[in-house]
Amino acid sequence: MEVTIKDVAKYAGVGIGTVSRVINNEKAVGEKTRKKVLEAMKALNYSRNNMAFRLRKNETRIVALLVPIINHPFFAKLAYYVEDEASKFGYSVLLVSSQQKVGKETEIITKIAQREIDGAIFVTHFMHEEQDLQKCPIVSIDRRFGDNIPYVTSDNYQATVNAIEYMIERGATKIGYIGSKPLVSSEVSERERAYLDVMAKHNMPICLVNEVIQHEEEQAVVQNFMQKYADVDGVFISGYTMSQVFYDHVVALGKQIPNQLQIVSYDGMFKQWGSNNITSVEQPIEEMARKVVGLLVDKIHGKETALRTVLPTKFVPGTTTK
Amino acid sequence: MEVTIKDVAKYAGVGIGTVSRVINNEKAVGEKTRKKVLEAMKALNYSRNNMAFRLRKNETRIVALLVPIINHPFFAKLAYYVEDEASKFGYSVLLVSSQQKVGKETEIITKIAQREIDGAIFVTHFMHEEQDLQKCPIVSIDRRFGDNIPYVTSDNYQATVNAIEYMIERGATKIGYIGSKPLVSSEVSERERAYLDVMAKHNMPICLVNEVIQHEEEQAVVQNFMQKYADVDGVFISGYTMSQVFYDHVVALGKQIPNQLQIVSYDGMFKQWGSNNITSVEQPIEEMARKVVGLLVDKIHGKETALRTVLPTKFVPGTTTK
DNA sequence: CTGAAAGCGCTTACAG
DNA sequence: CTGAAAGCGCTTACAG
Repeated sequence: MEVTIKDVAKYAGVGIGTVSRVINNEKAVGEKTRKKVLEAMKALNYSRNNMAFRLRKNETRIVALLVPIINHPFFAKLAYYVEDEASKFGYSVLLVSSQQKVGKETEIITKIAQREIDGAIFVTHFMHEEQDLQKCPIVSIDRRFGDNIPYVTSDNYQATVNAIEYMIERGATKIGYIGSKPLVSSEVSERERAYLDVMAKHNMPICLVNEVIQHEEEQAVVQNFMQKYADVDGVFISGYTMSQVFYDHVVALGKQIPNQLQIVSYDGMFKQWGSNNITSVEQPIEEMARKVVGLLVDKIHGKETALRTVLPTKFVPGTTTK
Repeated sequence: MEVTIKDVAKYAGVGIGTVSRVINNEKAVGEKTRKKVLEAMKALNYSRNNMAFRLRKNETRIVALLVPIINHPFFAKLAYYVEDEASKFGYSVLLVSSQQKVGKETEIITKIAQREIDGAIFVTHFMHEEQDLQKCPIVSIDRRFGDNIPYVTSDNYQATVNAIEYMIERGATKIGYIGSKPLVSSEVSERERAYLDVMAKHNMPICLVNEVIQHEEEQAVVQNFMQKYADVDGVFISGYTMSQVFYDHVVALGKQIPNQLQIVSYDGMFKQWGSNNITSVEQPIEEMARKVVGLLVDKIHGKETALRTVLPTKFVPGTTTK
């Protein structure tokens, strides 16, 4: 039914190896022969069966991208750039939402073992130093899990220090921190460490929420925080969703932003329109995506890569700081 | 290097066909033999090479989902459910953002021809009745393109009629319509038709924007509209992003919602938190996703399917109507 | 420069 | 119930 290399060979009156050579653009083919084959291919409307090709080459040219949830500006943007970069290397990308279930991770490991994909990018994970994980071509963002999984991150610590100092310079005297504690070892924890260090340095009180926050619990967390620390005049928020929820909440509370209360968020700027642009530390999503794809491709091809790559953030003043 | 079916056969002391039979859980295998093979598989840590499997079966078990842009609540949700449903049928999904470029569509057609994927779901498209398109296992949402591409849609016409009548019942006398004209034949056009019909029936003036609106032009469109039709007391908006932009704009203008101005949006409810819940016509995204996957799987397997499937929307009153 | 053959790792009639 | 063999559609040494 489908036209194969054999049909083309017969039509062109040449051997099947020769057809393969012109398909793959090898030089060692006579000009006349090449022409004949090309014509045959066009006449028969041939296109290569990549299943066969890949079996021979033992590469699927597919990688998976595992994100916690796709309906989130950070991950959506990341997915876009990952796909764009991957396609430059000839890879397609399988997008998987983990929805915080560990099952998806093992699914991906299985897919690698079964040669359905060549490797994967884990933006989140529960698993740790499992044997089978460490051997797979896997790379990550922010998460450190084991010495064999290279990852890309942003300068969480310094950026947070700078952001908090920024509020202090503008008069903040009681600064809070709201963030979700990562379930696993993650560079995101550096943000909390930075907060604590700055508070210590300035002898300021600790007003901290840093529990494990599930999706859709944000509202309650924020409410709690503002009840407990009603008089904060500055808040650092780790994460986009939380910052949106927080902003809506304190506005509803009648707080004057930024005069009564300054806000800085890690990951804030995703709205193109609107007036409430939260001052934020912007991660270089595009660069992170491209870098992480590069790492993965290197790893798939057995090259050595750096374990940790740090990319610089950008501080973007908005309307929530003085 | 990798352990193959041959290694397992040798280890278990059986033929390779027998190993294949136990892998595929065929009954015609002796209990003892099965056990031996199972043990060998475990001992060698065997997993099947699906590239070979698929070449044999001539199916990739991969489908593509083409969306205009992934960073949008509607498409993100859709992607999630499509993936979920597809995995039930044993399919993985390749997510592709078209970013409004026709190139991505031809890329997908090529991938089908090259047997990289078995089929695709187009949520948008530019191409029309091209030969090669019509023959491929492709299904769609909202878009009609040709008699061989089944699609799923929601009851755009009736839902819009109901939504507008809803505002009229609540006192609206001058109602506007804002929507982006689809570039191709789409069920979305039914919304405009419904608007015009209702206006005609009630002898009300037409206040319409229905041009082709590019991404990030929303702000300008909204501004224009409100300048031209400053005194509307009701607006029907087609699309989530536009409704958000519109809402922010009229609030900034000082309009009292809903007393001075009522708003209903097609696709509105994606914010879990926050106070400005726009009254909206909610599409059954999950059902649409599952249905469209079902159609695709049927089409891949050569079954006949309905050309058009209409799923019911839900009207969700929010704070923007009386 | 070119063809015939082996082989990638599977499945599946075909015999027995 | 089970093994040996053919074949899925390619690529790639190996000869010539």
